[in-house]
Amino acid sequence: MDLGKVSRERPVLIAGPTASGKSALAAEIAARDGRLVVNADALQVYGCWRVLTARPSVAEAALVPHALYGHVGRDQGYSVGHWLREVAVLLDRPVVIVGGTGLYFSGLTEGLALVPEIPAAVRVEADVLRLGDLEAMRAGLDAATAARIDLANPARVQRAWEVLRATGRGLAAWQGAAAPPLLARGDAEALVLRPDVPWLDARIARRFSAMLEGGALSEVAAEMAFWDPVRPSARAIGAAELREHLLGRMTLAQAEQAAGLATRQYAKRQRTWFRSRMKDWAEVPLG
RNA sequence: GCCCAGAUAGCUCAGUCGGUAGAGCAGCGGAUUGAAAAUCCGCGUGUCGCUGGUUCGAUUCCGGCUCUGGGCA
Repeated sequence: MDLGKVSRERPVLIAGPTASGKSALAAEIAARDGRLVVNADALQVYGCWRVLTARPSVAEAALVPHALYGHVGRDQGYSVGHWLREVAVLLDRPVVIVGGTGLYFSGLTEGLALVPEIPAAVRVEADVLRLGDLEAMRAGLDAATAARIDLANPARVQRAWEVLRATGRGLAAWQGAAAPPLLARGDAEALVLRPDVPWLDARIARRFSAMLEGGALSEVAAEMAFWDPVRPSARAIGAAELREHLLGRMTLAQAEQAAGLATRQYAKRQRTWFRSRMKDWAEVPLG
């Protein structure tokens, strides 16, 4: 794309699907303007995955400064809230924020309700209840929240339940109190990468092969001793699949196929988000 | 060569006691306010292998053929 049109002053936001080449684009803009590259990807924050999440390499990170990559432990939780708090202190310098997590971008430019962090004990209690009696969990919600969330979605129901349980106030009430965005959409140069689907699918396949050549298997092997499927860090696409292979339950070809499928499905969800939630972002067609 | 079992949606299969058919997966569309690379919702016409016969009517019953498994020689 033509970088000449991209602002040299305003913060730059680059949202793009997985494997679209957005990191390289961000690094290029950062190098041009002396910006800091800030990660907006939910999985690239985890230290245990570099190859598997296609995090910028050590060499790439040496060329331009990068922030919020690989700084979170495998056993730690992380979420939009953590991310926004970390981004907030970086906005006093020139940045290019790049990633594929739509929720993080909308939290940044549209604001997020200031709900206090949920205590670990409440999360544990909620996990048990969700698996045991989701109906009771639904019934326990306040009316305003029940009317607002997707009651068929266990993840949403649990979140709403946790908020009410931990704060005594319904999620809808929290969300009703508007929190100002950290960075208003109008104050940033916002770009969405919109690659041609077959082009992206081919890149996804190629990239997974490259990951294998780049040591993805040993990265997963090194995590086997710490593996816990319920942790957010365990959701990196390819981790569970390669683990199955290392355990002898899948051939490498099957694991590769499964990971490729999961990645394509993920890219599709990103497309839907970008299409519907980033209508006022500048589209950058690729492929 | 003979015998048996299959042949139905992109894939794996179910089903129709004869009235032209439906699940899972894939795919497509959508949602998305702290686990989001997550989670959830919606969308199913396809020469029912080909060809004769019986029948008002065949994907379904009968015959032949083709292909694929398995068995016997």
